[in-house]
Amino acid sequence: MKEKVISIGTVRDLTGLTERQIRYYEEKKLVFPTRTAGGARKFSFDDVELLKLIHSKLKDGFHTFELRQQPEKWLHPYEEGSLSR
Amino acid sequence: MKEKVISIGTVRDLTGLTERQIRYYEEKKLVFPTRTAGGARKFSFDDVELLKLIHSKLKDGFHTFELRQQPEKWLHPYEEGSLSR
DNA sequence: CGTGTAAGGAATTCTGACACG
DNA sequence: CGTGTAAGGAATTCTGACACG
Repeated sequence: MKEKVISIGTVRDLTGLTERQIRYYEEKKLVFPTRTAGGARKFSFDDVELLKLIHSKLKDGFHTFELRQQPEKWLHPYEEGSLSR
Repeated sequence: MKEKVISIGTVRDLTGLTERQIRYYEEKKLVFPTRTAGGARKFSFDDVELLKLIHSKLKDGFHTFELRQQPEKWLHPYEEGSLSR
């Protein structure tokens, strides 16, 4: 599920996050969408799951810089390998 | 892989087909993308594989109406169930 | 810090039509 | 029949900024 094919509007619908939040998490180096020739972001299904996880961690009180520094510490896939990179 | 999340431009890149061809195959009832609120088509990875198969069949001399009438006759997934509906 | 919003522009997609054959 | 193209419009996405706190 690593193919970057989903545009931000669909990611918004899939995650329930706002485009603002999605772009902010990218700005903070937490997700790495690719870009189309025109500059539009393309995310993978793994990115979608990761975005949900990021948001839940922020709700738990973590800060973006903490999540960026030690992804191994908090990135624990629901299913083994489902979010492997 | 049935989630309809890929826009036509990405499908074009993934299949090598033109948007014209993709829209035509939909018009002929060979693929069934969903639509966003704004009317934009959204395809699944299964649709992407199906579109490639449709195009190869057309290259083999088949016509769209033949493919539509008896999908069981020519729809033989590369891997069991990969294109099941 | 994380998120909302209004602003203006650029890229994307849509439909219906004319064309060829 | 299957596909190309130009046309005009509508929806989508982008960036940088101001705001709050």
